Amino acid sequence: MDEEIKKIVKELFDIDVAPSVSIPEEQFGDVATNVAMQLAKQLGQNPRDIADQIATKLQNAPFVSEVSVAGPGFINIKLTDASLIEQAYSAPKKILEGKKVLVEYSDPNPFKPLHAGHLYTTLVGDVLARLVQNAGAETIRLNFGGDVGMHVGKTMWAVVKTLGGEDAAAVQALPVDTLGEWMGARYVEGNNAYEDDEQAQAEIREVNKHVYQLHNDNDHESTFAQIYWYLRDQSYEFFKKLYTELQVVEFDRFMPESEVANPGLEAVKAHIGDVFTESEGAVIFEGEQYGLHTRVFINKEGLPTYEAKDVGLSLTKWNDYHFDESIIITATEQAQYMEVVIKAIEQFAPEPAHKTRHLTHGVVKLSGGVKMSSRKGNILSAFDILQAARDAGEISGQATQENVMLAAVKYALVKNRLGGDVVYDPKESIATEGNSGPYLQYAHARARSILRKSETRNSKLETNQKLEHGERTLVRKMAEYSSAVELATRELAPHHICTYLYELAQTFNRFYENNKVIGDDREAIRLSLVTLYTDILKKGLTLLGITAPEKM
RNA sequence: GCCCCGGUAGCUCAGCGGAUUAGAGCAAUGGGCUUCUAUCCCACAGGUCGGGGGUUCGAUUCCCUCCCGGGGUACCA
Repeated sequence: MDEEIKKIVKELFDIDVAPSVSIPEEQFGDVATNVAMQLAKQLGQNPRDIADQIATKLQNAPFVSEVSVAGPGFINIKLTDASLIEQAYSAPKKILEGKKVLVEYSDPNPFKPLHAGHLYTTLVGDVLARLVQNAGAETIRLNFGGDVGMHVGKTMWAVVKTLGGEDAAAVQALPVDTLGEWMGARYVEGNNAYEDDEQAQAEIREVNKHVYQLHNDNDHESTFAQIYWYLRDQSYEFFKKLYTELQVVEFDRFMPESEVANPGLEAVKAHIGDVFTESEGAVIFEGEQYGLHTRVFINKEGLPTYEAKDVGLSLTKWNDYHFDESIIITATEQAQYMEVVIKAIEQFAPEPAHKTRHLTHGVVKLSGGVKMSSRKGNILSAFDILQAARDAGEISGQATQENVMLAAVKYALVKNRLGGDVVYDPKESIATEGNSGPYLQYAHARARSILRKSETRNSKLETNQKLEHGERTLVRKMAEYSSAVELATRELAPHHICTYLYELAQTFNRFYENNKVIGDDREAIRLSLVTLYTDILKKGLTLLGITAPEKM
């Protein structure tokens, strides 16, 4: 459509425009454009006159059935049924065909509790990766994680203290299914001690160094190393179990910090003087020159901070994949931090820096305002969210099926625009009424049951088929699928898919209410529409990582 | 202090340069099942789009400023 308008404007006025087109309310037409207003100033003409000229030309376009000019110069276009049908059957454009795209998300830290935020990035990241893959990109899913660093020092310090010494056998004897919580509790102890007790702080710093040393020496033998590797492996097992439970696509690669710490350290050291500077015994990047914060990349102990590790991560990604685009999604609290890191990298490796896109998401809160204290360690965990959804399902009736529970959680977390905080309401998320995952699942199951019951043979709709009003409304909505997916992909904004699918399901449910399928004169035609609808709904849900059940 | 993100109906959120009624859902009120799954649908109600300026033919949308909430601001991640 916009191509056609562009062509006409070029012919009429010899101007290149990117016309903004939108989908108006159905009563006005199928497509609307305000291109006449865009041009009015440039041409020094009345927008209404410009609109009339364009409208006249547009009238002759093959896919247009009616054109009208409204208000100050809006052009409302009604499309032919044939073009709507064709559009409804068309797949989204492969806008990333031939591109190699890295998507980094989830990023849980071994030795630390898995909080609700990890669940959020895991699910949103999974959808983002599905979107870029669906758009034709060679997609590589990466998972970064801190298996070295201060938090590990804190946990390991408390572990040794709790065990009353370096006792590998004692750690291995701990019950495996509660080991995650056990480590979480140790992290909290270590963290509190670090803040309150200078003696402990010094000890923790030593433990931290010890952990780095262990990696450099490739030490798997010492008792300390045995404890470390056991807990690290168990952490990763635990994460993998969660991913399986969540039914997210498998990661292509885990990139623990220990792997990228040294490359990062070396890169930073190699650029002391031209990019980084030494200050108070540390190595910093003076972000202030660029209106950003100044940050420490190597601390005075000579250890890489998270900054240097992120440098190492970026360079490793670049060297190993030579990507066209690298997407990273983390919490908003890292937004300005990441800007500094990328700016620093840009100074000596501009290409990967320019091709990196950092997305951020807000905090997940449980509605009802449960008080959380990170100090006590009663943070909202990933499992709390899942359990809250299950519990809410129990209340409203039969035991919640796992795939409905997942649909509820995934949809609730993805339906909001990225950036703001999410208030998770378990009851609302699991309800089959309202804008929820289960509503869409039910909408799918309901439509599928029509197809099961009909004995008429079902075929693709002919484009020359004349549509009745209710049918046309449904087709018109189905025709929007591709542009919704393209928009979500281009903007890396998965919530657009949710908004669209919900509108689609509502449109269908209205159609279902007013139009009989089985036994109607138009059964064959309507069956084709229902088939197309269930296909689109299922494809959309699949992009969200949500199952489309046959029955509910 | 400076910087980033947010503030749209009672609640949770879409919309982020356009008109004709600023849209949904939940909650509230009133309807619709002998009929393809009523886990659904319909109706009605609910808004100085945080305040104030500005740009524009036109601002919830762009710019400035202030207020409120969250986050960041050198050796945590």
